[in-house]
Amino acid sequence: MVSPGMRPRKALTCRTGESTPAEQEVHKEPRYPWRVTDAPPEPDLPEQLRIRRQKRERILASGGQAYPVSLPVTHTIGEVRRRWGHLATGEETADVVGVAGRVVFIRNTGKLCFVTLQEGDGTRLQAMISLAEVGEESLAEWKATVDLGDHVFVEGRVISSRRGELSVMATRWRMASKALRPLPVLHKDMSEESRVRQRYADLIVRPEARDMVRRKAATLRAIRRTLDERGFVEVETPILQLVQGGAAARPFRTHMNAFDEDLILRIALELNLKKAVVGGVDRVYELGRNFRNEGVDSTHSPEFTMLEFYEAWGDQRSVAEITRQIFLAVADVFGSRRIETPSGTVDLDGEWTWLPVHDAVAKATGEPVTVDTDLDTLRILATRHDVHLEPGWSAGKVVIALFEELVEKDLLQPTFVCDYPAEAQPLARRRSDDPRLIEAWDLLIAGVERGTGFSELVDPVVQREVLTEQSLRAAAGDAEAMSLDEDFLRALEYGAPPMGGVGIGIDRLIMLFAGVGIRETILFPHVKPEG
RNA sequence: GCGCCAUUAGCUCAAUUGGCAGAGCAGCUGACUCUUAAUCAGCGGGUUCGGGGUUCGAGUCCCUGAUGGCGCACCA
Repeated sequence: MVSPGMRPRKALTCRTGESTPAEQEVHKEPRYPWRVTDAPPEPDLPEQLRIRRQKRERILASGGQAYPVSLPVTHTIGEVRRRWGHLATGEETADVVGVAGRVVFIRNTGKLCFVTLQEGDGTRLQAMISLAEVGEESLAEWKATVDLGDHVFVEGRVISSRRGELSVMATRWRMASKALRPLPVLHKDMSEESRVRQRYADLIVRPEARDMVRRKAATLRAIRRTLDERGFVEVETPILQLVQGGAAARPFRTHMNAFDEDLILRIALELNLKKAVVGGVDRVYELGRNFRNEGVDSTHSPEFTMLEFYEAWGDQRSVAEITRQIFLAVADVFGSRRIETPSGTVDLDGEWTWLPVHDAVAKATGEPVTVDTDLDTLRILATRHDVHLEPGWSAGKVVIALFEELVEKDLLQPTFVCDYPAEAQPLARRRSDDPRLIEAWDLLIAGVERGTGFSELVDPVVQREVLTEQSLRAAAGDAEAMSLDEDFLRALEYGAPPMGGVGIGIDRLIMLFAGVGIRETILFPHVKPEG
């Protein structure tokens, strides 16, 4: 948490109607003559916005400040709660504090006003403005100018009210920042759309929104700690790239004036990280933004955070274990290694099983399915289980279709699905003992893919063949349109050590633990402009 | 891309069969020195998402556009 007093400790006058000598000097000569303090408020503004603007002007016109540079804050609200939270009902102290926060509740009686101040993480503290302590003028000023949503500074003694509420009994108060727009109601959630479009307001009124920001930060810390402790080095690689690579997705396009080159925003981290491994950054990771110019729904965002890490001298098995450690570290951030999901309880402390795709399909169909099973037999199986196939699919593709339809949704507990047919991942390394299968896994938890890991392909000749073929297919056979990352292939030709690699979508990771849609995990998700 | 539903006060939502556009919170005025979403009395606040049409009359019906949600399709 942030330390108490924002900065200055010099005493300032609290009543907005008064000024310190320094302030008076400022107001002798209007320092900002262009400041329009007495222009009529826009006439078509809603009533409540108009009134708050008038209040702001009144503060300025009387020589006060609606937005002072600094205030003599001595403690955060959280610090006051921690240090004086033990006070018995009605107990008073002589300890004087200066606190500030946003007004979230206000209860004004004739000569005694109560206000609830909230600081950023949602911690609240009551302040009391009493006629006996602040005087008639300051009390009247309070009632006339302070609204819900304003930031207010209060200085006074820490006491417990007669009803046992920890409070600051003000000896003076000051406007810290006048809000011109009323707060959304605190007792009802904002509509889903408003929450996303005005996250700043959502954060003020909804605890879950505040928690999400901090939990995401804690999640990123936990991931970094897990990797750092194992000797991984965090790097940052270019987001703007000349050639897309590392995944199959439609990119965003832009242009670089200095080179007069068209660039794309990266769709994956992979290629640059592997180049780093070639250069000797043996354990490397990047945690950063990828961009994919595709559909947007409750599980897809055009801009999302991805973790990729690569371990030289590792393989799909070793990186699977690191992946498990990462998930456990994140679970601890959320406070439990058991996750309640719509389809059941996931126990991360249980065994993380390995499941070859063909075994899974054999079990689901009750038929002996292996990599040797021929296409006709598989097609019959598919028909029997109402699995839709496209003409021209190979045996491997049919097996994957059967797996996705019959098995995937039911894999509740963490499962590394492995031994995929080679058609599934043309870029992956093939198993040396059976080239029809690849050295890769998908991690499934609660029926959804959560990450994917590989024993990486490092043979530069095979890599070139595979990339060329894929690129040609992407360019629909047009060799001119083919884009190959020659720099990546050159790097591999210098020799890459054997390595394992993993990719994990961080927003989806948080969706799993928090049980929310992707737009709730992203602070400011992209939305279409308002009409 | 297709279909269904929604859009009303600052916020969250009502409004019967096409018949004076409402509530809670918030706001304004007043009362109240221990309140807890304070309470009490009174008062304001609307381009009913935009545009067009039907009708004596449209928040409501029709056409069209925008934004959002859900489902399907597509992509991975």
